[in-house]
Amino acid sequence: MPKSKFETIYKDLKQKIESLEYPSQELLPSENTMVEIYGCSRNTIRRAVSQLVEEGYVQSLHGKGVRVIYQPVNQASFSIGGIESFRESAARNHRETSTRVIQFAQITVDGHISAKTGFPQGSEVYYIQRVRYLDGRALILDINMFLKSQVPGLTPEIAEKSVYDYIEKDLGMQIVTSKRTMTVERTTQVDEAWLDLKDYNCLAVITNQTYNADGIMFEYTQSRHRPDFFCFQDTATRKRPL
Amino acid sequence: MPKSKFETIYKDLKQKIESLEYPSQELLPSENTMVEIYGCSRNTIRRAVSQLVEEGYVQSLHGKGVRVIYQPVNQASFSIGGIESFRESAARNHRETSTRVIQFAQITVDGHISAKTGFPQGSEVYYIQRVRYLDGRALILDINMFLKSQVPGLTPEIAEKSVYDYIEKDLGMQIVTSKRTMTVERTTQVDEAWLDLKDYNCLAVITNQTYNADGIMFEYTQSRHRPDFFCFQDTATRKRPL
DNA sequence: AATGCACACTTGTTTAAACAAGTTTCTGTA
DNA sequence: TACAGAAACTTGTTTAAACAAGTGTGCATT
Repeated sequence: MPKSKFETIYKDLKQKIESLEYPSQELLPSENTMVEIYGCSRNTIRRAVSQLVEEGYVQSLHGKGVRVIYQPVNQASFSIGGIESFRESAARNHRETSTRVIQFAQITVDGHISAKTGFPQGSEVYYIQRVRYLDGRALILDINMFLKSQVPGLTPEIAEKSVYDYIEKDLGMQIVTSKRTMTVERTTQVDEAWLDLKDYNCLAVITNQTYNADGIMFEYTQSRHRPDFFCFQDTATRKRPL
Repeated sequence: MPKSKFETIYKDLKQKIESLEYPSQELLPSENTMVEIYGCSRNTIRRAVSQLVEEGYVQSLHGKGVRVIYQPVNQASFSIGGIESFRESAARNHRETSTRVIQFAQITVDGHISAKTGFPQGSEVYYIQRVRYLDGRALILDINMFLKSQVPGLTPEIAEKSVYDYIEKDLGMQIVTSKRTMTVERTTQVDEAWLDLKDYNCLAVITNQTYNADGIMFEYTQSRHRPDFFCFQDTATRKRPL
């Protein structure tokens, strides 16, 4: 349940847009109208709407109104958005999944790893490699590093299920911000050993740095996806140059 | 020049963070302190800061303060962020560029193209294929479609220089929102014919749908990048599941 | 009929204030 | 000294109000 008013309104509007109650190319009710509808102040409405603008659901036109530009996406492949765990993504895409832990170790961050991951030199981390199966096919290779001081007590058994569940439910830690980088890289021997690659010689690679509510980067992850089951979506807004 | 107060403050803070005047892991001055510094209301400060939160520059910690989590990126490759033209990206990455138009046509959108691009069936569009050279190497193949009614008078000469300059400066149209999809696709015969592919058999593909200030989608673009010169960056925030 | 202008809309920016809730610090009591 | 609690911070949410600026309508004058 959303605790704040603006979030309730945001979700209501989002649902109405997705269900085409507010169809594409139409204008939303004006801010003052929505103030009447939801019984709140104009600022609260504006906050809800601005979130929809950020997500590319609507576009506000000065003096005219707020136009819906949402279009349902054709989810042919495994799509990614926001911060979510493998299991959450899979559920959203209605797919059967399983996970196999192929390496579980504890290492100390040296200079080389520190430069690559951003973990402070000398920190203790869990190093995990996992193969992700969708509908029986090995499609994703995950390489995780979790800061031991922030995620204590990690075991291969937890890694087999869901590390995020453990972090959020058992440890009660809040995940907040994630910085991502998307690249395309050559397949490695490890990729070839564990993944169903067909004849692809490249993989889509997403690198994650995840921060908790204390502002500490506790996770570094590299997810290596087979190209035909990978899709990444995003919305951007134009800033005037200079 | 930024016209609004919050934008001025946002840029000032951003600059101070990038120049490490506000170093990583430190807290920003408190909201009330910044109210004193900038001589404005707390709301205006909060709006500036919230933009930095969205961009992953800072993270706000309830009851504690706002922590800087900015880290300068190592720009080894051609990185992409926000909505910007090829020329703008290239300039930001300090690279020499040129463009070659290999196809320029006017077509009518049929059912198949409509489903793929989102243009209404029957609309007239310019269809352009361009090869982008960085430091003399053919690295990117751009396939553009521009709605003729919104971008009239397009010529191969303009396509050779900068379509965005033409749209913004000559036509005076404002570019606002862009929806992007990132995938990895097999190379095609066209790719092989025009790009320096080495032995890659995949390309990083960014698909764009761009909207103007009237809320009309006027551009559909597919940019096909050679993997080793491609990098896409992003920041996400976690929403509580459900 | 055509032009121009006022008016009624729309969203955009900024301020001020009050209260809620989380974290830190200090202080007084046991 | 140790602990509890109050006080003084921090950010988070919401309201109300005023004004700016862009868009469209309609009326009145020419």
